[in-house]
Amino acid sequence: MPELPEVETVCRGLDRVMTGQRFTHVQQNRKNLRIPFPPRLPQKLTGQRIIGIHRRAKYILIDLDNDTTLIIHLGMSGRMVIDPDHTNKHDHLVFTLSNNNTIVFNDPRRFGLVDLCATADLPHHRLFAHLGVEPLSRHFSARYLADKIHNKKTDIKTAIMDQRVVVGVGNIYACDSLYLAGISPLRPAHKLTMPEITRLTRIIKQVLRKAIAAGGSSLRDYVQTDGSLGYFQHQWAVYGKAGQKCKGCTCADGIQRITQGGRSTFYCPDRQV
DNA sequence: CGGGCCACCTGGCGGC
DNA sequence: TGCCGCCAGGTGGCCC
Repeated sequence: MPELPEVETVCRGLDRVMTGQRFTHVQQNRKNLRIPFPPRLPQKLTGQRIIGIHRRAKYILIDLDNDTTLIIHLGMSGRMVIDPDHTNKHDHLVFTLSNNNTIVFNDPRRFGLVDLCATADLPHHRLFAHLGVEPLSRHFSARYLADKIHNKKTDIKTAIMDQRVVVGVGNIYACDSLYLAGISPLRPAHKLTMPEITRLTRIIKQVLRKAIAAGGSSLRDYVQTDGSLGYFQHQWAVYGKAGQKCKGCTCADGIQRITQGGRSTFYCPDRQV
């Protein structure tokens, strides 16, 4: 479920409850998610103080005061929930903190993952070494994107979802960004003009920033009433709207749903050329 | 190495 | 009510 804005909002919620606290108890309910849990994870975490929470791509990074970082990826269905009961079927990891909060990592599909890494070694971790630039950083510029895609034969939608190019842009924000930029998702990446690349770069940043702002403003302290951190209602421009007219559209058949690289793409053939 | 495709899982939904 | 097929927002790995 989560793309960059959701993960960013989850991080801000976690920061509120976790930073400065110690793990007083850690309960692990199975041996693996997408990859095995690190050996003796509960023992390694218990007693450690959390000194900060960050995000890189769609990874949550929890820095501990022994120069270790706890890495959490939410996959498709992962959630972090403040839940003293932690009796849900897919509560895989239960953290008890020194402020008596109970934080649960719940993930029905188990596409998420958890790992531990020396903080200084994070850039070389196998999950991070190949990652492209952060879309909200100044490194993600039109010139950078042009350089990355000028010889790419794949379609532009697949290209902007490629985490080696730019991180954090998932299926929903790829669809919406291309719609707002007026660029067809089917266009070969290397055929985009420089003005189009400039427009797309700017719109990706804008779309992600707006979504993060929406998360911040729609949640009190980033917590839902059910205790889940960071998720919020959002309006998409085209995502999931097959058959509906996009805003002010003149086309006959409305928003189309097609498949690209095995994923659903939603777009308006009239507005996106 | 680039690109295409698959696998990893469970749950929710619509249709019959 | 129940069963079935289809769909889901991510990503690493494999094969050509």
